[in-house]
Amino acid sequence: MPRAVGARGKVEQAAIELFAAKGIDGVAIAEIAAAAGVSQGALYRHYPSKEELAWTLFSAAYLRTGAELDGIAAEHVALGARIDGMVRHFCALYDRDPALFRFMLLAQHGLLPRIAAGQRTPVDAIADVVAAAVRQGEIGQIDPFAATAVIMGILLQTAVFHIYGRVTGSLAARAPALAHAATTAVAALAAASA
Amino acid sequence: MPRAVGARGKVEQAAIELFAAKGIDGVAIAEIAAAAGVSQGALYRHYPSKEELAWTLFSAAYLRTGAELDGIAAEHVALGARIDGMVRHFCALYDRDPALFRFMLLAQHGLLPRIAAGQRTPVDAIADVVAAAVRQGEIGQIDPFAATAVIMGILLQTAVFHIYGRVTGSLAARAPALAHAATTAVAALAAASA
Amino acid sequence: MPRAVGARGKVEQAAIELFAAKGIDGVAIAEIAAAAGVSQGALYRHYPSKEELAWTLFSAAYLRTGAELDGIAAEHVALGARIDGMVRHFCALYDRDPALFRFMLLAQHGLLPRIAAGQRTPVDAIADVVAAAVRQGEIGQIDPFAATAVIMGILLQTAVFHIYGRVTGSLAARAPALAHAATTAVAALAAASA
Amino acid sequence: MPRAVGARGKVEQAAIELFAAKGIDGVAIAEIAAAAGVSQGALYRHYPSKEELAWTLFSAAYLRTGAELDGIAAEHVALGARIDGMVRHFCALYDRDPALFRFMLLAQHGLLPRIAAGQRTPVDAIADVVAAAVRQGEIGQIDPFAATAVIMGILLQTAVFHIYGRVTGSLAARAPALAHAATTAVAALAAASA
DNA sequence: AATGAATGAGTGTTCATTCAT
DNA sequence: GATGAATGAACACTCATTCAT
Repeated sequence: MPRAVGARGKVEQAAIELFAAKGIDGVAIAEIAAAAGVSQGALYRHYPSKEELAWTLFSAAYLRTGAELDGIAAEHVALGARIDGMVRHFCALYDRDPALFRFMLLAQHGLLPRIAAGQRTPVDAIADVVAAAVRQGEIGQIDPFAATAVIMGILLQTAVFHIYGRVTGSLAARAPALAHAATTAVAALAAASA
Repeated sequence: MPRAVGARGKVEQAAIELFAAKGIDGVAIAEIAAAAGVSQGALYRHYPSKEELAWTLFSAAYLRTGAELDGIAAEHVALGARIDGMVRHFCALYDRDPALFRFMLLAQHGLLPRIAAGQRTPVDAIADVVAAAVRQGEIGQIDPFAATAVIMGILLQTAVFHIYGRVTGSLAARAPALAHAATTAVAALAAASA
Repeated sequence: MPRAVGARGKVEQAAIELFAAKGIDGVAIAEIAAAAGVSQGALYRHYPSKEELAWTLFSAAYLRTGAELDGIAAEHVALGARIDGMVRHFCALYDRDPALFRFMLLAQHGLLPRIAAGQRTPVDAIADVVAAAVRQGEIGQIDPFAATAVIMGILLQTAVFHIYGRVTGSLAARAPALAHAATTAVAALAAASA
Repeated sequence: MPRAVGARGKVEQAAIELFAAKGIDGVAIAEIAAAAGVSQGALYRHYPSKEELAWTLFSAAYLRTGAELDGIAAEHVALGARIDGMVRHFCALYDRDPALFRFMLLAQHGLLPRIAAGQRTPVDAIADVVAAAVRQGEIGQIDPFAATAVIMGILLQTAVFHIYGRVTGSLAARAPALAHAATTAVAALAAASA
């Protein structure tokens, strides 16, 4: 058998796709190694365990997304523009790599608790945007996390429906409408919560 | 309906709680049997396999919820009232049995594909309510599933945030505001999608 | 394959013989299971791990031997008689079950540190006999453990030589001479240590 | 990467210490390489396998000890003097390098059978001294190996007790008493075996 | 000649499922 | 019928050894 080289990169893509398709527990290390074209042993040079492999992939993607959302928020001032930018980013992320997106959706249930307090997550990025809008008087008093749940829920559930074929086509095409719906919903939530 | 009496009931409750806490793959049959106070062998008298146990619990809860939402829709006429009723029902469901709710959230990723086409799911109940509203001219033309994603996303992500402690208190208290946000968001989505 | 019954007993003898022949690390669980005629899985119903299996077997044999030596010491009064009884017991033990003896010799290096302080080991039984003799004035002042090393060394090394074929025949036949040598050596050590 | 120099010596010391602490099977080649500051690959330039490394270290130390004991025996004539010299040598060896001593104690169980017949081992050196004494009429007729077991047992078990902390201080300080005990024990064994 | 990534056979362990009692 | 011991096919992981660089 020819000797494989550069296991690390090949493993990541294979692992994310398999995890997304079958869940972390549903994928055997042997499958990942086979899909990546490396030996099982080689995998362990780069990741100390399957659990750690999943965690590394999840936290990297999750925190990177958080940082990207922070960057997008910094480019705009108004709440509507900020939400619009973030929604577009999410949709583009989904369109570009649906497997990664699905992996994050699946993996969060087991791995979110391992995210250390103080890390910049997507939730924090969105919540901070809402909090800023409240401070600026753009919307009424509201718990930023309650509003974040609304924004993320609209986005994530649309992505879930796309995965199951309930909605089709690129999410990017839906981004403007989703952003508008999210912004409106947050304002409505703030009004109704008062 | 939930007859929490006898071996079968004890197994169901134990299984749902363990599945919700650790995922289906993360729970051993031995654990369920021990938690339910029955032998492993006895478990197989009622369910032919672990997969089938999980499937039975999931589909029963999922389809029952669909039927309940259908019933709520039938009690109201206006879109706003129907959404309000359904949101209240969801919130009450979560407050009453968070483990069951979390189990459904977790299990859907693996089990939703097994739901036969034509079954009345929560998704269908909500989508039909939206479709009726479109037919009645209450809101503009819109893909009912896209709207359903918005409604369910707002609800489910709020529940997820409650699970992780990002929002606290009973969801029932938040139901009116969530219903208002969902109704508004659907209208906004319809307007923006036109 | 016919279903095996009563794994526990069959496993013990097989494990001790294999451990004695190849060392604990040198024996695979599969070998033990095969030699015992049970499945690998059955083994784990009785012992939580290979390490624990070895430990259970070792500590049981080691502590039982300690108790037996205590019993023998109680049957005699004079140091010579006590040493004679204990040496005979050791030799009979070796003759009856050389594999168990060899297992104890091998396993002590890794497992002795796990013996909790305060347990009655063979070392303690012998050391107490020496200490009593010192108190009675039968021999001169001496560190009981230093004397115990002499007694045990004479015995154990003879057993080792028997294992390697350097000495042959039953050890029981050598017991009186070994006991005499041990008693004399202890007295000499006490005299020389003064 | 810094290129390792004098690899061989560093590997030997590291290997002996690790083997002594954890047993041959309990030490990974990677550990030895790391402790010695060389690469795993470099290790295989000097030793064809881990087994061979352990064997080389054991046989070298074991046969060297045999030769040293032969030399000591040649310096003396009387049995007592010879035993005294050999015991002192053993004790000094232990005091100087307890890890090497412990390694030999551990490794003998697996490696002694590989020592070719006719090699001069410590056992042979001592047995020859006893045989000469018998020939000279210094002690009664006795199997030289039985006597060697007594001498070595007294020594080795004392060393084992030192390893486990049952006896403390330098063994050299105990050498005269141990030599006296060993000489006396051999004479007693010869008398009792007659 | 030295490095360390890659290999792959083997290990201990788990667990859904079966079945004798 | 109920029990829980037994099964056996995975599985995650280790590690002595090889070899491209």
